[in-house]
Amino acid sequence: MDFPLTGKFLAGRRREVLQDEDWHLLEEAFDQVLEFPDATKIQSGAGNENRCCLVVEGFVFKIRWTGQQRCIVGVAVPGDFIDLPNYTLAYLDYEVVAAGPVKLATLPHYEIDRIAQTSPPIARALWLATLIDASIHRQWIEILERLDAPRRIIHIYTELSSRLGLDDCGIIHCLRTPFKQRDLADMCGLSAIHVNRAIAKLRADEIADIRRGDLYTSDWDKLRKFARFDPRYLYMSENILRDGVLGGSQA
Amino acid sequence: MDFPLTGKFLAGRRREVLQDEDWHLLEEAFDQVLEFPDATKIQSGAGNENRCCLVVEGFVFKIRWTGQQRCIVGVAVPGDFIDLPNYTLAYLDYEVVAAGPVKLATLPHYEIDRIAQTSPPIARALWLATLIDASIHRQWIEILERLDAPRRIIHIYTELSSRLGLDDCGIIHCLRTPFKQRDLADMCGLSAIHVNRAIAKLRADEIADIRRGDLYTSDWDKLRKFARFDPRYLYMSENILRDGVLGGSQA
DNA sequence: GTCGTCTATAAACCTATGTTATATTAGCAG
DNA sequence: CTGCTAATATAACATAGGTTTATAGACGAC
Repeated sequence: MDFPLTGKFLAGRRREVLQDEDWHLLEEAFDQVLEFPDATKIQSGAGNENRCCLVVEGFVFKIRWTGQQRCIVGVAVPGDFIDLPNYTLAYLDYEVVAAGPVKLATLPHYEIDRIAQTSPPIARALWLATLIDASIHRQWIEILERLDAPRRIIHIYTELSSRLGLDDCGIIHCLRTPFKQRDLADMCGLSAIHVNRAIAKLRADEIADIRRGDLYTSDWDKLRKFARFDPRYLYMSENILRDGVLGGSQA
Repeated sequence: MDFPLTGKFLAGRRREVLQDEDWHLLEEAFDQVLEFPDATKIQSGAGNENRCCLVVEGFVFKIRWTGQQRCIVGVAVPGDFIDLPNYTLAYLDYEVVAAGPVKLATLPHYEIDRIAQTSPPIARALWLATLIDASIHRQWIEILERLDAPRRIIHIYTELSSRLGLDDCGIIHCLRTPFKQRDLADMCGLSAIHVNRAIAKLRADEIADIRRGDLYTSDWDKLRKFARFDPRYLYMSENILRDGVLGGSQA
């Protein structure tokens, strides 16, 4: 493909989980790039797709419905697969919707079959992606169980800052997202109006200023502490893998 | 091993995901059975284990801590692996604690290496287990975001009834669990006292009678409707897999 | 049996969040 | 610029759930 995919998979970090030839194999398997405007429904849950999608630019929501109520059960960022369950399973338990304009790269299921059989490390890397998704889900469960509204909102942003790989690049004062207050509400299990109240409080207390989805702050460490954000669950560090797992020691 | 493991993996259902010889291979790899009394800490999150555990009897909690507060982010039942992330990753993002007395079967990581390399269907089945865990997590996120206290509690029980494979066996009037009200609170993101209030309301409204963790009802369908339980996210049906995935068509 | 401890129940009160209603602002088409 | 629409903001009120405190049952140790 004619876009820089390598290093994108698994959120742009953790390059060490695959060796160069495997990265190349994976990269070559993508054969399509799609762009969608805001709010497009990308996958409906029917499970009738025969391709998997990776986010290249932008954000997508994983959505479930409780009656009329929309629940956002996850957010995917560049480097994340959005529909891996669809590769193995006959049904996808969520819908995928573009959060703002988004660019995806896709590859056919039979190509995944092929490269996963050719390279066990790639098969493991796909499993790894699912393991990390599950860990992020567990963190969301935790914050929904135990944090109040302002902390939940800030936690979303601190998590995204890390997943987007922005933590290391000096102090980023602004994190831009396409999220509406309604979206934050559906992520945090709150009403849109209460999100507005919570944002007003965060502003009044000079913790953070969230305007049209963009978060402005002078002190990310303070934010992380406020929201009790501990990045270990993201497995972003260099040594997330057990010795000998993946990357060559298999043979 | 001298216990009936076959059919336990993946919650006793979905036997069709593996062929007999693969089941046998998997079964033979377990070489240890452990029993723990209530509330034993089985894994601490340090990631220094070199074995994986499968629940054979009883329940275990997956636990995280927000400061002093205990969060239960998942429950494992017979047939579930409880620490698969530990096989690939150098760190486990949750603790594992026995919920009531529990019996586990374990196998060494190097045995997983061996059988996963011998049999690609087994490697896929392990991935499948992680995919289903993630789907269950998404459901918990949904119920925490959008259901009130009584419905969250009932949802826990309806989910367990399905995962334990009790739905088909005629009308089961009682579902026994070792859960304290404190445990239900930590699963549902509530205070123990409010769980008590919600249980009292469920009793008064004649929806269900929960006593010492055991749920009594005359109408499971009513419960499922009440808690908006839709079992599809559990992937329990016969045809959860895409055509040709696993089970032999690979070669 | 008695004691002690953990669990469940209950009431009073307080706070966070939901709901309804009504501005106000930002973005955009023409 | 005007006017339309969606998003954001603010207030008043209602309610689910948290907190504190007290009491009553279970159950095990002895």
